[in-house]
Amino acid sequence: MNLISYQDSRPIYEQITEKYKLLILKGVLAPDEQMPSVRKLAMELSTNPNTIQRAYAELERQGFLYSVRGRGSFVRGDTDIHAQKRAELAQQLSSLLQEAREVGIDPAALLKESGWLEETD
Amino acid sequence: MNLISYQDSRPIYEQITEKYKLLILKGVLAPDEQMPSVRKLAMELSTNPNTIQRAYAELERQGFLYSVRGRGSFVRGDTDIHAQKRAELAQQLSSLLQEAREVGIDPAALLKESGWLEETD
Amino acid sequence: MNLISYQDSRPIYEQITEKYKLLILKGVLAPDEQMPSVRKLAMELSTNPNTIQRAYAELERQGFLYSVRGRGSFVRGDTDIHAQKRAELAQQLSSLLQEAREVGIDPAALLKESGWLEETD
Amino acid sequence: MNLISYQDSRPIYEQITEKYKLLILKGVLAPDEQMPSVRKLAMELSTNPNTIQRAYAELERQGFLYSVRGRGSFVRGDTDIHAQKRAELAQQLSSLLQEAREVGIDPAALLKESGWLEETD
DNA sequence: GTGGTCTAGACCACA
DNA sequence: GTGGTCTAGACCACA
Repeated sequence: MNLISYQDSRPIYEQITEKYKLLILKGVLAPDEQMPSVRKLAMELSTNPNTIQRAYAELERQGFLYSVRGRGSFVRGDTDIHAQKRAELAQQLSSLLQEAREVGIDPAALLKESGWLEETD
Repeated sequence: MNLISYQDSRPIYEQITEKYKLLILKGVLAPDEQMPSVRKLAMELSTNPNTIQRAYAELERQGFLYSVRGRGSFVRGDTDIHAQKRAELAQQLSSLLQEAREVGIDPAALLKESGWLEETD
Repeated sequence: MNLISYQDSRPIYEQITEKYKLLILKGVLAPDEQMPSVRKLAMELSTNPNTIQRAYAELERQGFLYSVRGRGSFVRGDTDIHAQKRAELAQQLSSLLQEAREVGIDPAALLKESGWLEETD
Repeated sequence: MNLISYQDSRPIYEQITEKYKLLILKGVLAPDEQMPSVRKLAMELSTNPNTIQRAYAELERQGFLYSVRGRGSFVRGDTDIHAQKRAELAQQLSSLLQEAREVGIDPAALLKESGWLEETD
């Protein structure tokens, strides 16, 4: 599993954060499942433990993980991660269509081009 | 016209680039209209001429400006910048849709939440 | 009785310590009542005996327990643990009040917001 | 100004974060005032720039600062930091009085001991 | 073994 | 000059 790309302009810790957010949202990682340890994942991705630490800290802050000193890091279950993600996407969608309108592009046409409209009809 | 905000996390040169892209796409700046000189704009925004230079270079690279040595920079006739922008937005929209699908969120519901569904009916 | 939560950020030994402090202060555990043995409690909570040991040591240090070699640990008669707890809470309350004042927040309004003013009238 | 104490059990970055939060809430630091640079403050406190970086990142995340690459870090003005702090204090107050009640201590008496009651009468 | 904090120091983008 | 990211490696508390 190639989690990170050095071509990607985003920092490594952010790439890792995003990948794991997706894995958790998709349900690939189950609630209370144990994450790889900071050191182990650092070895696997040939990166520094500090970088993994930062990614995990961010995931914890956003409610995707909880970590227990001396035991490990675990996938959080209960939270409303999905609602959170949904609001985020709705927000992005809204500003995207807003921008289209500003430069005189018809949002509906744009939606059709993206293959969105089948969904909404 | 307050083009830049220091509260904004994006670098200043990028803020300027984006603002001018929008102005050109909206038609506020007409084709072949002359841009303010680097020095003048730097003064106006009380920023460094290097920063303006960089923004103009980026705008030129993306096809929004052309520069004439000894005379200044000018807005390009809207050859295909609209098509370009349209493609860009369609692309972003498509990957948003993709991401929603991956985490099991119904795109149609998302559209409704953004208050845009009326547009597409 | 679920004494510990792995979601909780505090170390396990501290969670156990706090739970038992409350149980003793509330009078759920009577003076001179025998505590479960270290090994037994460790089994019940499926945790490490070292961890329980540490919690008991802390409870003893704070005057909530006393241990008899070869017999076990017992709840201390509530000599002054209530006075102690009371002083502790008063202290915390006082510094809270202090902090509110420092940043210009009216303590009385704060009390009202917490839904506690009825108590003090 | 002695911002940090090695006696304090809290990590250094957290001590710094808290100190600056207070300074900003009290109005000692005015909106848009420039913070000392990461490197300079690190020298002053004889600590590592990374540690300061972390404190500033936390302050930024909580809405107390904004930082501009190449220019520096600045005190944020607009936000509702006070409302935020107020909610936080109200919450702490509430759970403190709740705890008192649980162990059979009269909250009103406690308030009086802390010198709180003059405020509410 | 686990995660959390910190130092020392490099290199980058940006102004 | 400024902040942001990262490596290498130490030491701590905890289980």
